[in-house]
Amino acid sequence: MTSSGFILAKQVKDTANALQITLWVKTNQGSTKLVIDDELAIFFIETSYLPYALQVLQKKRIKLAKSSSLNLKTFQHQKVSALYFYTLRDFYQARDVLKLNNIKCFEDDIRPDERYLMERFITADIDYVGNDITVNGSCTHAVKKPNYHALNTIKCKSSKIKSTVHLNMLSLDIECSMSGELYCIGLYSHDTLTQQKLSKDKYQRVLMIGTPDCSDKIIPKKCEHIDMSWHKDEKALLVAFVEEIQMLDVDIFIGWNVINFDFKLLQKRCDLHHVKFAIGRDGSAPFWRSNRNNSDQHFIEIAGRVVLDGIDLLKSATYSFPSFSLDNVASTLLGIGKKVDDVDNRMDEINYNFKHDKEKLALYNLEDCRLVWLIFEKTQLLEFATLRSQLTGLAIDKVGGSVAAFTNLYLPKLHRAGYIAPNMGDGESDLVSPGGYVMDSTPGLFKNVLVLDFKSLYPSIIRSFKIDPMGLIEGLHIQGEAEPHITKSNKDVILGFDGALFSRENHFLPDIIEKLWQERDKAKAQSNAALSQAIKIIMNSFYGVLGSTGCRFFDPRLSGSITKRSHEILKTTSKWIEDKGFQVIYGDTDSLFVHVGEEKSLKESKEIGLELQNVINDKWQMLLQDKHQIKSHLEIEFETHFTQFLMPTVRGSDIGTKKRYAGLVADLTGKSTDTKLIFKGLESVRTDWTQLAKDFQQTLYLMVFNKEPFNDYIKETVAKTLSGHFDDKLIYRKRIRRKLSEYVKNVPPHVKAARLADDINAKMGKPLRYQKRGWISYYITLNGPQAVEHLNSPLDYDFYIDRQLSTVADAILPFIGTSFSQITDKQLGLF
DNA sequence: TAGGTACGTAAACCCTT
DNA sequence: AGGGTTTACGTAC
Repeated sequence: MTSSGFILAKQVKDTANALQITLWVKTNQGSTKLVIDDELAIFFIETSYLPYALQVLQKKRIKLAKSSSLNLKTFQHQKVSALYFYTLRDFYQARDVLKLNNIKCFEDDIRPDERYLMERFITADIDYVGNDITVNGSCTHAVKKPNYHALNTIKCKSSKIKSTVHLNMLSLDIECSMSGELYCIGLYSHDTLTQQKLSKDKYQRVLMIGTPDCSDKIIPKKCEHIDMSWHKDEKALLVAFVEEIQMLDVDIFIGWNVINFDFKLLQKRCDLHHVKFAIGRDGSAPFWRSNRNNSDQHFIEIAGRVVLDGIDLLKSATYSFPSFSLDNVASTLLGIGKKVDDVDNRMDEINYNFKHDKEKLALYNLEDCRLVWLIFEKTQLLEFATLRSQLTGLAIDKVGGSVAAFTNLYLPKLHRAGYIAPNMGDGESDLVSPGGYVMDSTPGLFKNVLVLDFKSLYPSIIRSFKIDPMGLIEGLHIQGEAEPHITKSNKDVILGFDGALFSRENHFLPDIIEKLWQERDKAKAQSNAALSQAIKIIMNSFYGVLGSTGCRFFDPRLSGSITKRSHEILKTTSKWIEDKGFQVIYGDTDSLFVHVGEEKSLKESKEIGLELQNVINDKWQMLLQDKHQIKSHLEIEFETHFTQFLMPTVRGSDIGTKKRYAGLVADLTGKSTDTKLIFKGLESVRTDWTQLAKDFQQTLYLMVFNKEPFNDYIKETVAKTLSGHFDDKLIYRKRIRRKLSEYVKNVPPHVKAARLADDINAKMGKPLRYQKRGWISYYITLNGPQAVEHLNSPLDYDFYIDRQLSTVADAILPFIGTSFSQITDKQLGLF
């Protein structure tokens, strides 16, 4: 009988003399381990090299399972043969030896487990049958009773329906001393993790070192609802933790930097105490994989379970925060009050509580677990990760992976069309493809500026113009066979740029995008934000990978045929709008800013916007049909109406800026007369400007937009700044992107502050805080930049007035015939 | 455990004087 | 001291 499930993890390893692929699958019946034996590892070489290659392998005594010449060819139209191996070891050895002998191997970087699923079009949803081999003996002593099924002799295929299997999450957080001695481990979940019926609806538990009566004072009853378990020392704590996890049906651990902090530390402490960190479903300890580029960063594999880090996942889902500290993200997303962000104090408090108030420490510990849980719920992170996995075949815990996603979807289709994939670097050339087109802007203070946006422009170009790696090869081939000296007979091909020709019929990417597009429309209709977002990211990444030398399908003719077409589209559309008598004041990549006239009403503006939208879409339909005989999937949308709009000049010039503007946005639905103040690129949205400048900019611009008097506000702000009233808003915060010692060529202010601060830290015997990248908050004082925690000089108020207030004000005031110095009557910078 | 380019600004740096 | 150039950061899309 066929079962269905969701693939949590995949793995391949050598057994004695064969490959073994393991899939951990979560089903409605629980966790299942699928064991696939006797698969072969495979790569390709050009058939003309086959005899030589066989000779080389034989000489080196590398065992070949078989070889076969195939009905497949390279992008250069050379026939290829496949070489099969029994083990990964042979596979890698053969690859290296052949390369040494200048025999090019193809697709030799595809792991057998990936290929196995890929060629069956299995992403994450799988249907399978197999023999149940679940036996108690197959489990180690740590597992009393197997909590999973094991199957072998697997037959499987892609599941037609998206799995709705529930994945159980457990939020985990540890507290420890500065030197890494564990204090406690917090666990939190809303899922049903045990067979026993829980009395409460939540599982929340803190494993703590010590005894409840060690406290100096009478224990308050405040944490009765927390399930505390007490352990005599670190070793006992770890043993209890492992036992606890074995009791729980956990699919996914979640946390905050949880792999490279919490799990790494737990592993280290287990090693120290010779405790087996047996948290796998089969009682195995995690397998750690190191990052080739970054020795500090590691990846963890736990049998039958997965670890998802909240920070990584938010970043994948394109969330962006000035700081990804749990406090900051929780307060931004959940509106939960911030705790003090003083590293020294926080550590002191944890140390103190561990000695004197363990219940309080437990509460803190559990609160962090809860925050992570709530962030995952609020942002639908698990749904996002699950869907990405279902759409692309990427492991649910994979970070990044745009190239891998593309490969997963594209490679099997390519094979069925008779091609094997090119190698990385094959598409490289001297050609460079540009990015988006950014128009010169017209500076000024405007009323009624409409923004028209092409929706998913790059994907829509791929769809319309059939941009596709194989389509390019076929297109060039068709043209070559026809009449090499007569180009541009575009009966069978669509013209790209830089000599690119695309097959009208043979391609995959346009269809992959079309399918995703439909899925996204469905998701939007169902208001499924996580799904819609996941799809948008995947669609947009396709252009990116085609323009990335890290992708085997890289070819500047592909990316250039997308971006150069987008230039043409934006310029042509702009001209059409100007022909209708409207001024286009700016445009960036896929947007156009249209000034429709100072005296237009909301209704009139909206009508113009919709009219333009419809006319432009129709015109593109006609033009693409006419010129290229293709159907246009381009879609421009009237998206925003700025009732007031500022396009500033480049500082100290008359030229309009790019990527910096502000305005008041009207509610397009007409349900409300409220307007929203928007800033793009300007100081208000930059994390490296002071709160003073941001507040000042928001208030002042609003006053100007609303035609309110502002002289007094400006004067008052200056006065209050000078009087010290705004001292807490004068902090600069900036990232230290490199190691502190690597700033050699010049030393920016934030690095000066950081070096000074760590010098002081060193003298005081405190740990250094800024050596290895990070963030710094600092003031500008009369003695230069100083970190907030070591401030010992008076603040340089003139500096703040000149560099923060005056700069912000003078971006807008000249447009209404005044200036900061005129109003404040201060001649700054002339002392 | 490989998506991209375009752009503005501040301040340091470097060279000439 | 002054002006041009480079470096560093953060952002738009």
